[in-house]
Amino acid sequence: MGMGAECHHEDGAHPGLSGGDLNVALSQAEVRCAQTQERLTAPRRRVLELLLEADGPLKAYDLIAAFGAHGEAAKPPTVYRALEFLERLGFAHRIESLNAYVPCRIGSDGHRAAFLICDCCGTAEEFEPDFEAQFAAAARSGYAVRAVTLEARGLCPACRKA
Amino acid sequence: MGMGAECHHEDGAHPGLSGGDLNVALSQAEVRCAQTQERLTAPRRRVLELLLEADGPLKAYDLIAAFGAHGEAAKPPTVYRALEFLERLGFAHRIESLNAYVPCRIGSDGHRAAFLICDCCGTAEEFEPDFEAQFAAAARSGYAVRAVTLEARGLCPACRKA
DNA sequence: CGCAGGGTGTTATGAGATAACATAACCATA
DNA sequence: TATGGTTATGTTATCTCATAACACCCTGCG
Repeated sequence: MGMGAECHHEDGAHPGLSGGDLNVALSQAEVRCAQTQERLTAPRRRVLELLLEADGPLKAYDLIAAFGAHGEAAKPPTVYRALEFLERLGFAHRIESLNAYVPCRIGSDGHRAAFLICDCCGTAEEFEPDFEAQFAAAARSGYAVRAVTLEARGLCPACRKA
Repeated sequence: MGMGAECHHEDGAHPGLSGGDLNVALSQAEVRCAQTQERLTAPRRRVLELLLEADGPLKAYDLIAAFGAHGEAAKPPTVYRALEFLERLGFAHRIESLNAYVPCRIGSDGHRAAFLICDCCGTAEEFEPDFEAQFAAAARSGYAVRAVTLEARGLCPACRKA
């Protein structure tokens, strides 16, 4: 399950949460939902939990397969709807070039996400890009930018050395 | 066929080539292939032609449907292979957030492509981004960036006004 | 010639995502 | 607490996007 595993390296960057860390993260999500009158319902919470537990980006059908507590799969719309919600609230991001999803690793709200993706071990490191300069020209010529996807593919430090 | 048409505006930015302009563009592609020992075979040339003729990004299955001269469709692998070739040589780009393809509008070779995509009229304006600052930090920490996807979604000047 | 490599044709299937409709939970307010 | 609007879920079916696998062909070259 999950991505990566194309090389012998550990999925170093984000080992996936468990136990207390996981509960803390889920509770924080509950709080943020409560603040905005949104509901972290069971399927939404379950999908977020799966994303947080994972070591790297997960495909939608990984989530569908892992959804049930005892090995039963979910129906696709269940998971896609939950992902839509999680993306809308900034709890998760879709990585276009992988057709995969990650939990948001950046605390700040309403940020713009960008990723450094390792083609060897499959990890996706989130960072907060600075687009001011990039789109200043576009804005001047009348473009209204609403959302930006920035994904860099390459090798992470660990895989590069090997 | 094609994308866009979600609003009443013209697909202003790139009206699609025809006649002499189209032939010139195809000939230039021939030349660049010859220089690198690559072959612009019939299906490859045909897919490039369809991309150049279009007013905006085309889906793979748009290309498949339009491939035959008399309305017959191509088989999917025919078009996907041609697209793979055209991308490899920089004659075309895939737009991840649309699952669609455009001909390269920038002359320079080996450039990095980025797009301003209008969610209203569907046009995709290509530009050459400057990532130096963006990935300087990544490079310093040992990341080796090989390819970058940058796609901005929003409204083009024309659609914004309406 | 003969064969190696790259390209194409074809069938089939895998992977990713959504439409449409019925049912149920939430919650404001009369 | 009934009523009705809104939001979310369950379920079936289907749609879109993309590739595996294998046979055949063409082209260049020893």
